[in-house]
Formats: sequence, C-alpha cells, structure tokens
Amino acid sequence: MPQMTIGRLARAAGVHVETIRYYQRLGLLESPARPPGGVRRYAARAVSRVRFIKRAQELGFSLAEIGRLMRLEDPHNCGTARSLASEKLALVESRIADLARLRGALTELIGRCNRRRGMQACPIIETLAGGQ
Amino acid sequence: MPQMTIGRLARAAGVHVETIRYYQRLGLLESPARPPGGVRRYAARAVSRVRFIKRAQELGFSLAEIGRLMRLEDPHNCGTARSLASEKLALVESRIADLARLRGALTELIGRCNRRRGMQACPIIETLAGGQ
DNA sequence: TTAAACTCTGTACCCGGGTACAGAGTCAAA
DNA sequence: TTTGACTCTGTACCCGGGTACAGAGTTTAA
Repeated sequence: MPQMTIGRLARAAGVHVETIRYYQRLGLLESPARPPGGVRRYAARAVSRVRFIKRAQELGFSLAEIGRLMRLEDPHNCGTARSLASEKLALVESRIADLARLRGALTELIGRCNRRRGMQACPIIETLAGGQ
Repeated sequence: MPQMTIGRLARAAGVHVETIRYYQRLGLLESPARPPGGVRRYAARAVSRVRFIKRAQELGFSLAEIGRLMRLEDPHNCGTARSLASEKLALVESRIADLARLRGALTELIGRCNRRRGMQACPIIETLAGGQ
C-alpha cells in the first residue's frame, strides 16, 4: 500500500485524522495535491514523518522546534541539531531543579503535618497563609 | 490603610488588577459589596489571601486545588490538606522521573553527535527518523 | 474645577496542542 | 445502486491562567 488515505495514515502512525490535518496546517507535513473531485493519497514515508514528530515530542520538543529540526535533513546541520538538543537539555535540567525544590518543600510540609499534635493549626495552611 | 482600592491591593500583593478580578470570578477571593455608584474597598487581609494563592501556586497547586485548600480553615482538616499535598508530591516525583529519562536520552544523543566524524549522518536526525 | 488616574462591567483574546462538529462530496463493498 | 464508511473545507471549541480592551463612571490632586 504505497498510497493511502488520510485515515489509514492516521491509524498507521497512531494519531487522529484531525492531528494529521493540524500538522499540515502548521507546515510540519505537506498535503499531497488533491486530484480534481477526489481524495488525497499519502506515500508511506508520511508515516515516518508523523512518527518523527511524535518521537521528538517525547523528547520535549515543541511542534515549532520540530519544524526547525525537520528542515535539517542535511547531515552537515548536525551542529544545529545538537545545539537545539543542548538548549532543550539545559531547560530540562533547570526544570528538574525546580521540581526538586518543590519536592523538598512538600516533603517538609507533610512531615510537619505528621508531627503535629492535637489542636495545633495545620502547618500547610499556616505556611501558605504566610506564617512560614 | 485598612481599606484599599483594587489597584492598591494588586500592587500590595504583586499581581495585576485583572488577576484580582480573575480570582474573584473563580471564587478564590470575595468581592466586597460596591457602595451605590462607588468603588469597592478591600480589607488588608485580602492581601494575605492573594499571597496565599501565589505561594500555593509556587508549590505546584492549580487554582482549583488552591480553592479547595482555602476552604480548609479548620485545623481539623489538616488530614485533607496533607492528602492534597501528598498527591501533589507523588505527581512531582513522577514528573521528575519523566524528566530524568528525557535528560538521559538527550545527553546520549548529544554525546553521539560529539563522537560523530566526517560525513556520517547526524545521530539526532537519524534517531528521530526512526533508525532504531 | 478640571484633568489625570483610577475603577466599573462585559467581552474577546493569548498560548500550545489539539478536538469537535456541520454539511457536502467521494469511495468501496454487497 | 445503494448504503455506510470515509474524506473534504471551514469554523468553533477545549484546557489553565491569565491579558487586553472598550466605553462608561468615579475619585483625587493641583
């Protein structure tokens, strides 16, 4: 099946039809010409394109970044791809640091709740209310 | 200044006027009655309410969760607050694990780029394109 | 007393990543 | 050949957390 309809393409790639059309609107996927009064047919490599997008999303790239990544077919652009990936890595690392701080604060709050006795006020509510 | 206008409240709490109104629409803040043909005045404790919201947001709570948290003034509800915090902690931990996986994948990809020689294809592009 | 600065209500819009639907046209199997 | 499944275009809507603006009224300082 070298040529398939949009529905088959969507199923093969594991996304919804609307998602394919959405990617076309964003310019991530080209839309084959429509034969007059007919239905568009997609080549098998369209499936790989969609999978590329999905894999890159899992690595934390936005659709806009994926567009840039996909315009880098030339292996000489490895430097550009690497710097996009490095930026993303830096972002991921700072996000991890933020979340680790958050985890510390929540753990501490929960611990204080557990050590609370009797009629004392709830440490979580107190802390949020500004008592710290 | 025990009574202030919305603009002063916003400045005192470090948010925009529109944000105050937005929180009122969501029921997080009550809107004082408006004297006929006049302007609303806010008590000083409104500032603490807004700061409560902002602190809770920094801990990763959504505005809907903050609403629930704020309805828990009674110290006997400490258990409820604690379980909200524990759920949030679990979420934060799984988000950290996801990001750590991501960091590993990106680091590996960047490393392969750095070891690439000459005319080899870019490992990032290759990987995304489905080579493996 | 007048001008600037503020406040009021209501509504629309932003971001990103899609989803949902209407109403018309097309394709494939029985 | 008809029925059901699909596809087409176009537009509106979802989420959360706000922001932006219009056009009116109000308050305050000079």
